[in-house]
Amino acid sequence: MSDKQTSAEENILRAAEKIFMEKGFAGTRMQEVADEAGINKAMLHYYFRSKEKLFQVILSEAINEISPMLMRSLSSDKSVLDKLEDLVSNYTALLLKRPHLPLFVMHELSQNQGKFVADIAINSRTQPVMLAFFQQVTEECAAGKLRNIQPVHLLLHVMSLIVFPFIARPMVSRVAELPGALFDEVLAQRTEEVLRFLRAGLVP
Amino acid sequence: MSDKQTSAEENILRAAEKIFMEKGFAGTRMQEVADEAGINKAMLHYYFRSKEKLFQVILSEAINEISPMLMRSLSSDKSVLDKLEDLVSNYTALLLKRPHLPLFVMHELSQNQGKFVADIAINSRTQPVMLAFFQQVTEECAAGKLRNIQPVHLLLHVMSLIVFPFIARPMVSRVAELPGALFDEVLAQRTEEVLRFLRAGLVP
DNA sequence: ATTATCTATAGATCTATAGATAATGC
DNA sequence: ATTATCTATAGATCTATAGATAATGC
Repeated sequence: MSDKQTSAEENILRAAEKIFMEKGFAGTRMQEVADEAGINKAMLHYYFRSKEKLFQVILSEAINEISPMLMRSLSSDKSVLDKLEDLVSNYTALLLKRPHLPLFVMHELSQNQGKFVADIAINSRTQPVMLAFFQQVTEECAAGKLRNIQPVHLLLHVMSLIVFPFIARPMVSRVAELPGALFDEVLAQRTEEVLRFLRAGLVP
Repeated sequence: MSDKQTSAEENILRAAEKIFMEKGFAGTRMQEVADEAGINKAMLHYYFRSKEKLFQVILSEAINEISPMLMRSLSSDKSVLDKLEDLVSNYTALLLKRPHLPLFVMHELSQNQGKFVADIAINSRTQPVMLAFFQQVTEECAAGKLRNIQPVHLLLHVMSLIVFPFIARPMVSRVAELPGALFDEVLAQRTEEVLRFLRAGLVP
């Protein structure tokens, strides 16, 4: 039984993840999640009580796929450049596997300002890790190991270079009239290209 | 009469723009648009026939705020670096005024793959302008005026650096626990910071 | 005894339209 | 005569639950 149990619950979660990621909260129908999971619609409410509760689980999972890796990369004992290289290669690898992740999270965070997010555990270590990293950037700049740059903007630069192309995929296919498959090859080159560009811009 | 007429239609468009941008297509209720416009719900259908048709007008407007500026910047007769500087300062200025634009367009493009977009005029000049720009990048690299870089990735770099921070605003406020107003100051510095970083990475 | 599943439906929305009425232009 | 506006409601969804039934564990 416990096998079927977890399997049913897990089925629902994976189905919900797929549909919510494709259509967002408002665009998702419980019937569609049920169909995707191959179960009855009533079972969704049996296991997760409501659409909002089910969604919150999915959104939390998504955020937990993103946030810890950022913390891990920034809190190692490497140099700034090495930390950023970790960040770029880890994130790009993640996004190649889960391309819908960033657009989903950002859209839903922007829609439901704190509605669902209130209960999502914000890791309390976030802020100290960030501040320590900013401090390290300032120090390495002063020591002449990096070109002068404001720490916040450096982090924004790196995250932008990694994440944006995945968010922009549908728009690029449209504006540049580039077939999706061709753009996927470009995405696969991002790690290398971003790292090269970062080094060019940061190493004095 | 013609004054009231255009004013009613324009009222609806501005209301629809606001609500659609905040909530997306699926999250928008016609009642809410009507309330925002200060008119009767039935009037929406009188003027725009259906929710989908109204949405399509708004999405087209949004795309037309984005695409032409890209084309204009890239098809001037300046150097690559000067073109990119135009791009960065023009786009950042636009996004400071209209911060919801990119997330709205990208989310809806990704949701409704070609559903609404089919009829949106894709400027046929897009592809030649792009190709010409890519050509110019290759030439300037060969001439030693730019560090070696693949044209597609250069354009992705620049667009990423400009657009992403605006898309990420809600997430940054959350993850970094940074008040929105404080992040707006950071956004206002982007033009300058991005330009500096670009020059460092591109000028040999 | 408890947990899982299904059928049926309540109750709430939401888009869209029909049809009446008022305002405007010729 | 045409255009604009309002009231009322049809018809379609959608979330959620009540209540019956089957499966499982003790």
